[in-house]
Amino acid sequence: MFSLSEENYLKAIFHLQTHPKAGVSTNALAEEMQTKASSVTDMVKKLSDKHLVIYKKYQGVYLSDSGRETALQIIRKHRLWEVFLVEKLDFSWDEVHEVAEELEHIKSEKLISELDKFLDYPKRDPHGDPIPDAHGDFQVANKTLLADLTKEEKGTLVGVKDTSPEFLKYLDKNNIALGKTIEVLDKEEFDGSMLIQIEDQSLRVSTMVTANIFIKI
Amino acid sequence: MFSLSEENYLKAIFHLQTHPKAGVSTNALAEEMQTKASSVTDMVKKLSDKHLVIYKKYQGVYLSDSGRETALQIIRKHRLWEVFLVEKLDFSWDEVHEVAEELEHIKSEKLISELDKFLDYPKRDPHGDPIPDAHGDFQVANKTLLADLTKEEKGTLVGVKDTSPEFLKYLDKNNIALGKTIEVLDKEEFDGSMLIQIEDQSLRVSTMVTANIFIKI
DNA sequence: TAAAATATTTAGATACCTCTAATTTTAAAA
DNA sequence: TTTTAAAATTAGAGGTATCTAAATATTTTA
Ligand SMILES: [Mn+2]
Ligand SMILES: [Mn+2]
Ligand SMILES: [Mn+2]
Ligand SMILES: [Mn+2]
Repeated sequence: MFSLSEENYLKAIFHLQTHPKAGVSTNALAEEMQTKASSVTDMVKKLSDKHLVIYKKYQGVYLSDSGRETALQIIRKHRLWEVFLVEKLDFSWDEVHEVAEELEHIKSEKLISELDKFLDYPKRDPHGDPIPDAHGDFQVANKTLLADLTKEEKGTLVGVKDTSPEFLKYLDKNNIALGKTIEVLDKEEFDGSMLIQIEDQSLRVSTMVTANIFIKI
Repeated sequence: MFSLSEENYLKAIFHLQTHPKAGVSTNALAEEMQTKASSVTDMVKKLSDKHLVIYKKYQGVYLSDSGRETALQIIRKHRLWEVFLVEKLDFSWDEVHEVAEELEHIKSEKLISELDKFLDYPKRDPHGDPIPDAHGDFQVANKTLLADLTKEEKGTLVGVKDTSPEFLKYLDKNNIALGKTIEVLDKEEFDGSMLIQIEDQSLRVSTMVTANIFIKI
């Protein structure tokens, strides 16, 4: 159907498309795709020819309905494979992203529906992100950044924003994991750092950490 | 490491390389790869530059040691994925080849060693073909074509030569499967067709069938 | 608002993989 | 052994995806 590059671009646009009003900029896409702005312009034109995005020169790019649909199917595959790697093959959550980045491009309807069944229809991936169903539907959880909590507020860790191996290994090292309860013991107004209580340990963390942890209150 | 095309070519050369004395011909490779002879010549030159094959113009192509090693790793991956699809995802043996053709190119040492473990180190794929270990070693089974058996000889079905969905579905339809015992009740000298006893049924089969079934006596 | 800085696009090039058509080499037939 | 047929290679080209450098548009700053 679509090339590996086209699929990766659609996924990147989906992830960058936060505000529905503003299009995704060429530079932002270049940064996300680890490529040059000129390459992005070329690809965006091609995607536009295939009606996967809406694009007007200098105005940024938007996913069309079919582009969004395609992106969600890739994301579905990516996250199902991540679950498989962690649940069945003993990968840790910081090792799965790179491999899933390749597996998500395998073309087989049956493969992904059978994998979904084999995994017992998981709703979230190892990083707490929702897994779209075969129609592309998924629940958007109401979650807050840890950074936005104030003193004495508490909740459950339900996701991470940064999924880089470096960040995830830092969390592992400090026994910070999905599902654990976190309470803000103290918040330093000067630099935003927090003293948090997580299970039976207390720990001081910077905004680099608090801005990348999602909490459900 | 190597491109998808390079990997597929190496695998094809491995499969066509039956006689170690004669090189694989350009036309045979073109047929196997579903491409044109001129494309094959180009690719073979490239593989030769990378020392994956030994190639002299007009003399056919041979795998080098490193080419053979690479081919065996792809074949290992292909067959492990086939086992996964059949054992874990309820694919039938005629549906796995096409998907495995893509999965075999995923680049991750850990993925394949963990998959091997998850499947409990299988020795053969769903078509009876041996699965090379991490070093590329595998046992060559002593097997005979059903076509080469004579009247009253019997043995166990241990493999198929033709792995096309058409042939495999024919076998399914007639309850012919790996592991079953087959006895030659009668062999027609005129066209080579056979009357065979398989479990509790007897069946007449053509040379199209007998030349694609491997028996262990 | 005019100048400067930044963002984006275009022009021109390369690597990869494939094709058709023409040429060359090798093998088979007369 | 010469001629003919088949196999293989080369020449030239196109599509994809990428790059650098140059040109153009937009945004910011003065
Ligand atoms: Mn990807
Ligand atoms: Mn994830
Ligand atoms: Mn393949
Ligand atoms: Mn097989």
